[in-house]
Amino acid sequence: MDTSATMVDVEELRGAATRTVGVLKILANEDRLLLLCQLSQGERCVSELEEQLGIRQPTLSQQLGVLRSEGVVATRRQGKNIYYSVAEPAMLEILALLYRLYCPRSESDGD
Amino acid sequence: MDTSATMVDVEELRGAATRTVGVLKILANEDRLLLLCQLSQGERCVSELEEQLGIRQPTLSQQLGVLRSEGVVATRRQGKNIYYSVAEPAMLEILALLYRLYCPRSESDGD
DNA sequence: CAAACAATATATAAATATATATATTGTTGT
DNA sequence: ACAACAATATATATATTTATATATTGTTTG
Repeated sequence: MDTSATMVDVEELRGAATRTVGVLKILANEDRLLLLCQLSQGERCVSELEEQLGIRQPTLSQQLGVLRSEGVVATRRQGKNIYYSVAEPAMLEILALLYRLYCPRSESDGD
Repeated sequence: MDTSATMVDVEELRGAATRTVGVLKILANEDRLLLLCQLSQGERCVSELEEQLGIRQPTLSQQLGVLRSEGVVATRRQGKNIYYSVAEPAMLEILALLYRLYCPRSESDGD
């Protein structure tokens, strides 16, 4: 048996896969993806997100809760409103790539 | 109300999100991610994947079935073995980014 | 054609995730 | 302090995914 450095060892690969899948699961939900998409454009409060994305409040709250507990968004309270923003730079990189690959530039957008 | 071009309209955004989430769901499973990772390095047959990743045969077959039905892998039969490879260039781009972001280069690897 | 083996398919129990309704907490302005 | 409103929390039915056991299909070689 060859336990030397011919390939990345399986355990290490598994570890990386577990971490990566954690991130991917966060993104693999339409509401959360839309939320992160919108937040990648800049900070938004919940009522803005509700209006801009057409996601109803309880769903919004549940999914923002997921994003908070996973630490991918930061929150800031201002008066009655809580403003959300993307806290993970890596997440922004992934969103940017996904946008480039799958988001149609509506009409002419200087491709 | 302003229905003009101030922002990407919600329906179009939803459509893109639905498609993108479809891709992300494929990736958001540890076994499938490992499979695609390995396949991104080049064509492999099932028994090779089983040995290299330590995934048991039925799981392997089930998850390769998902990848096949989603059209992200291509297959080629050679004798008793079926060789798999990644069929979607976009998938390779995503895998490359994920690798860069989350896969630890073991030991020195010229960063 | 039959044995041996590689791969695929099916079935189902268990675990997760999602949608939706309803209740609670926290902040502001009077 | 209380009314009004923004946000969060909880509960649960439904749907989707995953793990695991078992059966079937297909190919090669004698």
